[in-house]
Amino acid sequence: MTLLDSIVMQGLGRHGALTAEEKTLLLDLELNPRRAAAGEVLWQESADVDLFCVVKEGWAYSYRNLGNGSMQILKVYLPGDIIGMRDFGFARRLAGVAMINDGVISPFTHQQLFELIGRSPALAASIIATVVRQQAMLTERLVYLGRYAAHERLAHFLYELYLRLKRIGAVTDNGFVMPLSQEQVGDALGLSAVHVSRTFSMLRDEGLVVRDRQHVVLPDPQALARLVEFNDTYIDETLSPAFHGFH
Amino acid sequence: MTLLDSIVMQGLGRHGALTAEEKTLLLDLELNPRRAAAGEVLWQESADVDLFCVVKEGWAYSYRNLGNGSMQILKVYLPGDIIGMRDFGFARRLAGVAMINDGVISPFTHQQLFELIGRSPALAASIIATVVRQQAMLTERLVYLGRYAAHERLAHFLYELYLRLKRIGAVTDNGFVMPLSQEQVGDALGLSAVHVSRTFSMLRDEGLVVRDRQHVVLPDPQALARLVEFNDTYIDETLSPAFHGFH
DNA sequence: AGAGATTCATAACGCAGGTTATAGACGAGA
DNA sequence: TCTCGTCTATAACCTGCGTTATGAATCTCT
Repeated sequence: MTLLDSIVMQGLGRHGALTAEEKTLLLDLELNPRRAAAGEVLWQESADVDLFCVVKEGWAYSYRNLGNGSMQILKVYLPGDIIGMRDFGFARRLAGVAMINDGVISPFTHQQLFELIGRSPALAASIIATVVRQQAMLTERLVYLGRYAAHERLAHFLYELYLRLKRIGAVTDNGFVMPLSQEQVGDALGLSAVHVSRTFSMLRDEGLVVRDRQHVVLPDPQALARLVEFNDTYIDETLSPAFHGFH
Repeated sequence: MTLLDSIVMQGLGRHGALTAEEKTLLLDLELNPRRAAAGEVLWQESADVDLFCVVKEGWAYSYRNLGNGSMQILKVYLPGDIIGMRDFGFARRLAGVAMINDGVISPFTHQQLFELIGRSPALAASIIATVVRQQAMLTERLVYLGRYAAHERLAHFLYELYLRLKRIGAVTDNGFVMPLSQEQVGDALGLSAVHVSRTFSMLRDEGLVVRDRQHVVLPDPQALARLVEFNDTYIDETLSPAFHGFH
């Protein structure tokens, strides 16, 4: 079992120990890895829902192309994340998904997910919890889009990435690689690329974010966390006691 | 079985016929109805997660109070909706919930939900689909907050309410009761109350929305739908074929 | 190594929407 | 019926962010 396998298992299995069968069901999700190039569209909006994907390497994002020509990025996926759960239960994709940089993904079928649900109530509950957690991240983003200024949105975005990357060991010395262009960051935060640039400069001048191309360093993560009053419930969530003993 | 019971069943049972046991499990969710007054807080942010609620009468909303003193309303709940699924899997509430007007709610426990999942894989899948559908509505809101102007946000908001209310038979002659104040609408759309008022006036001048206090009429719903390019996939969703025969 | 394409920084300008203020309309309670 | 509080409309003013533009830095391809 690789490190990344264990990340997926950590995600779905953190609500209790997994049985051997459950582990097998989870490993089956990662049987067919393949490379995916930067910019590759994994699926378009409105495409048929056939597959989900585990991200094993690289970053991806889900997005909506809007009638007015702009794009809204909904979520950034990091290694260990499952892409496509958003569409579970729908016949058609509600959002497109594209790779940000080169990576490796492992597709699995709707059918596999159903089997997993049927065979293990514990995993079914975990999947619900996973979907709910993603919803919580979306909610957090929504709150920031609705009620916070540009510098707070950007600070929050960077700090969330920082925490998620730290969880998977992709942060060293408070620094990490951030392969998104400023245009893409703008599409995630509901800002223009120009204003993202301005805002990066502002955060730099305040000593909160040092950035050199794709390399980002947060010299004082705590200061950033204070700025955005970061609510990390949804990342390191305290699981409901009701989950314990539910197997 | 009342009309409203059937609305809840419609929501959770629409992916196939329900067995007698499944119907019982669903009806059990509505055994303990009680009145709730306008403004009553059903639970606060960060409270322990103990209960979920079926809304039987009245409107409610979930919200986050922010550090900068403002509020973001996340979702408006109408009769037949289940409140609290957002928090499933968490030990603490991620958002508060309050009643908008007087109504009747029916609380049920975490435990009941777990039982339901354990007893019926079909209902478990339906619950996942329900959560996902709510996520889709949240996503739609997010897109509008990120990338659309005030009049488009408001038009979208009203049209979404119109569709949801029509589904439960609460629309007559293209009109419905909308118990939210303009301040609350602003909190939902990330706008100031003043600008909501301005925007209502604008939509009125264009003949798209007629409003008198709490009564809203959309003289030409189709025109409004065109304005917002309404994507109704998530309301009258085409269900994934994979659901059929999954019991 | 050179050419073209991206990406980024910064400036100048305009506008959508926030803020504050004021007054009228309506609703609840005595 | 009067009063007080809440809700709404509209105006005046201000600012944060979008837009457009320009040049520099960096990547890609050959």
